[in-house]
Amino acid sequence: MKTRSIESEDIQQLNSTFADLYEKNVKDAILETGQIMEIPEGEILIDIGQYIKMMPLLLSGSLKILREDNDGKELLLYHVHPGETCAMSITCCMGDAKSSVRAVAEEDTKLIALPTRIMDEWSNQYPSWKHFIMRTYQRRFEELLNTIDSIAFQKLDDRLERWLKEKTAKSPDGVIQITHQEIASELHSSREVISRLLKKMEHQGTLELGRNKIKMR
DNA sequence: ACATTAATTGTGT
DNA sequence: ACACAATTAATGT
Repeated sequence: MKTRSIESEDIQQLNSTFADLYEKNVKDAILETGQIMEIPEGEILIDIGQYIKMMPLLLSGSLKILREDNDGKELLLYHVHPGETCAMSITCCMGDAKSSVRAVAEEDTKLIALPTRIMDEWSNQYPSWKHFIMRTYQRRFEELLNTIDSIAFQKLDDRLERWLKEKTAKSPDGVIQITHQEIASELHSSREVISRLLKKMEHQGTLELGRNKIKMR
């Protein structure tokens, strides 16, 4: 992981990605206190039990936020995308508690790291910062509700189908590069179940399976 | 090219 | 859910 100070090209990116932080003061404050971090894919940004030192403003790439199960299994909580910050980091720095989650870079990721202590001060000083924090919470909460009722009320094969459709839409050639285990984690299911559902779909001819890849038709 | 090993996927209980 | 078999990809020699 590399750390450096903020340069002019970053400021461009900050403006376009975080358009809601419109106050000049906020931007100045960010430029003054922030550090650019560049994290290669797969690197752990924060692990469980560590103290949170900073809150991230994502410029590019994405993060996975994971919780660890009683017996060491990983459970995906949510993703953090450009223009967002991590809701857990907000919670943690209010009580300066240890992190109960792990944050991993899903792809090569660039972000601005802000020291946690600024949270309070800025919320009082800058309305647009306060709104930004509020919206972060609100969105996370909505997503949480969606997750809950998809788990409670939707059948797994429907969820898998929808998930596949979304992924296919994002990849140009209609081929998804992923393992069954990873899909299972995303959908909060088990690897075997996903394997079997995929197999069924392959027999129906809706897709073609290969190692680490799924081709849709 | 071949053997070894690790990772991923398949299947029965 | 677990245990194990089968298959495939990666790596070393």
